[in-house]
Amino acid sequence: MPKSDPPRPTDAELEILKVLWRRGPSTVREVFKDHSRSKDFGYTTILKLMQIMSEKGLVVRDERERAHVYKPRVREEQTQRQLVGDLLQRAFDGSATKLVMQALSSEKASADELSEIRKLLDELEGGGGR
Amino acid sequence: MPKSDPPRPTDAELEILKVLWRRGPSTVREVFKDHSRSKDFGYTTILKLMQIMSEKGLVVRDERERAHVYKPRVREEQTQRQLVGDLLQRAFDGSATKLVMQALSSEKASADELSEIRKLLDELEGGGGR
DNA sequence: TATTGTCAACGAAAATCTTCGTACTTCCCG
DNA sequence: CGGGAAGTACGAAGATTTTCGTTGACAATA
Repeated sequence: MPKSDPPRPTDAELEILKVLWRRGPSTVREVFKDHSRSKDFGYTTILKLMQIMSEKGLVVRDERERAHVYKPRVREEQTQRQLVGDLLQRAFDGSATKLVMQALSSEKASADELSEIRKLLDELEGGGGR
Repeated sequence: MPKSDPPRPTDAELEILKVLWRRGPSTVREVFKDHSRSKDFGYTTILKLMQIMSEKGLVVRDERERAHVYKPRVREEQTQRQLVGDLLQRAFDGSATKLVMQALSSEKASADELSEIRKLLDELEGGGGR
């Protein structure tokens, strides 16, 4: 009965969430089929993970049908923000600048990406630094 | 004797690394003193963690003195890059743009920070995308 | 030499995460 | 009604992470 914010998902849990975000509400079998194209987990492994995620409040389960339907409890962007914010505190002492710099230098960003980020900067700056 | 890159540090390990990066090479007791101001771990907990980190190759141990001296094996920026790159793959499908956007919107960045990022963009773009 | 304090090593417990095997339930089809 | 197929639930094992208690080595000193 976790009413509050769900905890940070583990690596395996995040992979399942990604399937759910992409597919929308799904049964265990659907996630299994989808997910097993890349990784190699057994059906019951996925099932157990999703049961635990339900206990933790990471997903919501609809038991009306025989094959229960799971859906994410929070949106992808929200989880991404949680993970970034978490890393920001844990590894960067809250300095978003340092994090962004490492992100841009660790992966080569395409020219398109760079100009998109530039646009974002314009918005943040122009929008009146708040 | 791990010759290759050290693994991703866990949460507790990262906290110890941060102390080492800040203080420079230190003994277990020094890390314990420093760290226990905020968190509340026992001395042997820190010791054990640092021993494990040594096995994993996250730190290097100098045993010449009775009180062994530990120092980080990799620089802070390198670990930060590792963590960001890891998150990038795990949660953002490698899209640095999305990550940067979440980072900037999750924490308010100051005008100074924004202009610093803009400068970085100039470098990356001007430097001949490569 | 006996005492006291500092330190690393060892082992183990507790918690969490990951992975499945097995069993029980339900539904459909003959 | 009697299977088989498709589901979930249960429990447990292995791996990893986090936490300490205990022990033994060593060093300074009284």
